[in-house]
Amino acid sequence: MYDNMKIATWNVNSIRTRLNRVTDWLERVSPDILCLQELKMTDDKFPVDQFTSIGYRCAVHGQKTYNGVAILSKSDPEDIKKGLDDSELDAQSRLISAVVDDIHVFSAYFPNGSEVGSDKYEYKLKWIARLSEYLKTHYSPDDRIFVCGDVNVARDDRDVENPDKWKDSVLCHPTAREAFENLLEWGLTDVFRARHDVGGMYSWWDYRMLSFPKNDGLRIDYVLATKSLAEKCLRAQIDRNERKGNKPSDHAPVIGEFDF
DNA sequence: ATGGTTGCTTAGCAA
Repeated sequence: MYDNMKIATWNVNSIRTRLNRVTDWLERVSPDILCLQELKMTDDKFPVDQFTSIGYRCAVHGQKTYNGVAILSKSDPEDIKKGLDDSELDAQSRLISAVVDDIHVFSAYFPNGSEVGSDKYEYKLKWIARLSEYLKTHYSPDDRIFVCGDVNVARDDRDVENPDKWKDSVLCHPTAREAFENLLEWGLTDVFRARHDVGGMYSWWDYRMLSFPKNDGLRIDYVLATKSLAEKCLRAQIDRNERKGNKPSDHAPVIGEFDF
């Protein structure tokens, strides 16, 4: 189906504000699939036409003001599923999946968790466990699966410029890291880390306190893949340049390239 | 320790 396949993930922090930046990036980088998070927009307002006009189909699970995820793809997205489909009441649009060229693709926006010890943090830990359970129930690690998105967890200190400053935060706390590692242990590979041993490469910098100029960043956005896909990864990168310039998102896109 | 910035929505929350 592909000679060379490129999949990316990007928390855009409002697709309304970032639309031109995203379409410019799509035309320049030309990924086969782009997973988006934090649309902050309902489905009916999503700019489908602007993406179809440059060759991308859209699967959208939006929400007003908060959250919202989408999958853009050159091929038709089939069997679109939204949410975690468990018994939990869930008004938050944080997960969408589609089958694209016979590969299961997920765009996920993990809860941030606000502060350790808060209700939001408990929701975060529970949400990660629910996603693990969802995958176990409906899929096998032998399936061809990509889980892409803003995980809101930095796996280890290589993923944090200032570990001491962040060690007790919701992005680095041991309980959040443990929940994420449990998810990975089911059978997902962090393809960026599989290609880069050293730290110092980040996907998010706070808007505040000159974090980007000081490179006070964290790697919290991931392309995850089951083994059959991960072993075909040619390269993985973070497009740090997209954090620069006029009105950037606070996140940079993460890209994986695969030889199928 | 607090405040710093952005986006959505319209003063305050979430990140």
